[in-house]
Amino acid sequence: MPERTSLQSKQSARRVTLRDVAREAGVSVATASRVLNGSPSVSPATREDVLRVFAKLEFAPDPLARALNAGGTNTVGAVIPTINHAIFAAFLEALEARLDTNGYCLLMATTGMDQRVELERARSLLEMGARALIVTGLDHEPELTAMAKRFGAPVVATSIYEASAAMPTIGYDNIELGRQAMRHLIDLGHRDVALISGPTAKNDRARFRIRGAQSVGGVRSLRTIETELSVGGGVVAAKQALAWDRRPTALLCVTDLVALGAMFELQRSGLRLPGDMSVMGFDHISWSEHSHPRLTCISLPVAAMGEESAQAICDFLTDGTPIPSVRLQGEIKIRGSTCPPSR
Amino acid sequence: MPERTSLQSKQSARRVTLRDVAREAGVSVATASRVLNGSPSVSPATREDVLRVFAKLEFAPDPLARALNAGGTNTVGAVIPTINHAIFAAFLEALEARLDTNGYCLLMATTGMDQRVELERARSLLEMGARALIVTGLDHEPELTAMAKRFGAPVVATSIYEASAAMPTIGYDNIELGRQAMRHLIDLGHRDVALISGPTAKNDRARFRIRGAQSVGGVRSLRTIETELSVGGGVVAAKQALAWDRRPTALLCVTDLVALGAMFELQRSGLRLPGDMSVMGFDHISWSEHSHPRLTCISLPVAAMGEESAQAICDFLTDGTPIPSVRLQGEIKIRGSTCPPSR
DNA sequence: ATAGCATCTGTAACCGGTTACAGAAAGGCT
DNA sequence: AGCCTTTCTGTAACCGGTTACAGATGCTAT
Repeated sequence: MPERTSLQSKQSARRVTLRDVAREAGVSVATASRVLNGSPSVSPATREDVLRVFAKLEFAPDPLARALNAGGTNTVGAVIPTINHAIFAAFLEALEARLDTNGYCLLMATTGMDQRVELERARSLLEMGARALIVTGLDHEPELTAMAKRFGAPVVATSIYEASAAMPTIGYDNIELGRQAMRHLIDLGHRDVALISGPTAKNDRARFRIRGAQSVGGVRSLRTIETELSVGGGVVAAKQALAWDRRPTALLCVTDLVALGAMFELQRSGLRLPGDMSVMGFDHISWSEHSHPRLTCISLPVAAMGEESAQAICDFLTDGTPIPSVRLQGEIKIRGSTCPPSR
Repeated sequence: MPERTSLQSKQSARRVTLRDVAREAGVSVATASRVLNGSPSVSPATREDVLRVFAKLEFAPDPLARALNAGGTNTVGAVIPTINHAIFAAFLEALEARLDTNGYCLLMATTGMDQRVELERARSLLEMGARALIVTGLDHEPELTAMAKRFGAPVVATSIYEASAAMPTIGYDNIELGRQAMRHLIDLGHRDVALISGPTAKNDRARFRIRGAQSVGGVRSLRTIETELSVGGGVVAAKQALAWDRRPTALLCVTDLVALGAMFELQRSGLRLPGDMSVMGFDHISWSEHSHPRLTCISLPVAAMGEESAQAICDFLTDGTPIPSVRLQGEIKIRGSTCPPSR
């Protein structure tokens, strides 16, 4: 139980306004405003005076008033399932960085994978002044787009690419990547594979990856396990797969986190990797190239996705440049966690 | 290289304002505003009319104008080193969730561990209207607090507890926790320990943990390695430690991520864990209880930290309740990655 | 009928800046 | 000296809402 120590703070007396500064400096608010904005049509002398008063009064302009005039804030909202997952974190990090270089700030909210929640959080962000919305995937409450439109905010779907979607999508082709992953395992000679994914009900990306994997021929058995989207989920799934009668020779995990958990559990069960079991991941999060064995996975260009999304939105917001759908290329990273099945 | 498909969107015609609604409904803006805010002093009939027009015109009130009147936004800013690290992500997730239940939104920015950047990002957030600022640790550019004060925003330091600090701190006692970790290793019989941390120059938390560890007696050799704050950093550090002449029998990693990398590398080198080398972490991120072996670590209450911070700030913002410093308790989780050193 | 009161609605000021426009002051020209 | 520029500054409207206050209306009480 927390110990507490009270300290500091008193309600700030009313803030210093531009009027105060103007009065003190003996000029009009207009002039003060001009100095504030570095307008050239102010004589050096008065500028000096006003600047002095700015400093003296510790004037800080009200962002809201400025934004009201400017006709909008410089914030962009992102509503993502969870930040507590390396892949979203990496995406957000890149997104935020690029927004910043364009002078925008990131407002973020998490949904915990619940679409009702997503809608509410999106509303909050819009009401807070977000000028654009970034969401994940294309599965959303139908009202979402209408609501955003009312606020005049474009919506961009990420982690997915679908040219025919109603909104711009910036992401990758999950079906194709799922197929590519599966093909790698088949090519190695695996015939019995377990496909492990997080919850698919509200997650079109996962479904697409699974569909892609299922579309590959040459398999004897391909069973799917749905588990929690976490390392712990991987542990559970691996246990499950090991208990099956016809034990698979490879685990295709639709998320690296899950793959990590699976590898841990397999090793704990005494299996040697990849000899006794191949494991494959999806995402390429930071540790997957360092794991033991190093994880073979489909690498998703999440940083690029963050940058592209941010840039497209900023361009739209400044120029009106239409937001394009962008298809980013994933890439298979073949490393040490997959090998041909042992006889 | 990305393929592009243009699509959708045109600059939204000027937004519908309350004046438009009022005109259309044949009432004054005041009345329209009253309806918007559910004021009781509007006759049911007119309310009906106005609501109808709201719907018809798809009116969405301008958040800025409302906030301007209200005298502030409902956003809180967090400036953190990186989101791309499970521990900060977990913190932010809890923070954001609690802010939301209080009706606030989270504005976030990352600093990449650079204090100049931190200052700039903090400024952006304040200029964007953040009503409070959350930072990590107590190492900051000196101007930071003055700047926040000008904007009338309180600053809270997290991940650290120091009752005597100039600003409220909500976190844990890193020195004590460092000591506790080291003591565990000493108690097990380790005498030669490598202390692995991320960059310490701008990171008081890391320095405190190290200082705490160093304060424990009974060691023969305790050398420190400074590496990158990532799984890869752990890999590098482990290699380094293995190459030392008097090889340590335990690795005390000041971050779980680094511990994970170290474990991977040790296993890759053929060591058996924990028999050949004990590894200890710090943070307790999601996989550490599932790793193989399960990681012994100091568990930091980051979710609680996020909640406490959010709540304290919201209370301050609504009531003026002073923000207290809160000391949260860490906890040692003894698991399978540590054992007595082999003879 | 009329004062008195409750109920509803409109006018206008206000939040804290920005900016079009007009006016004042100073300098250059014939 | 008189007129035109140029340079600087102030007035006031405006962004899009909120709200104090006053006015209008209708009803009750006398």
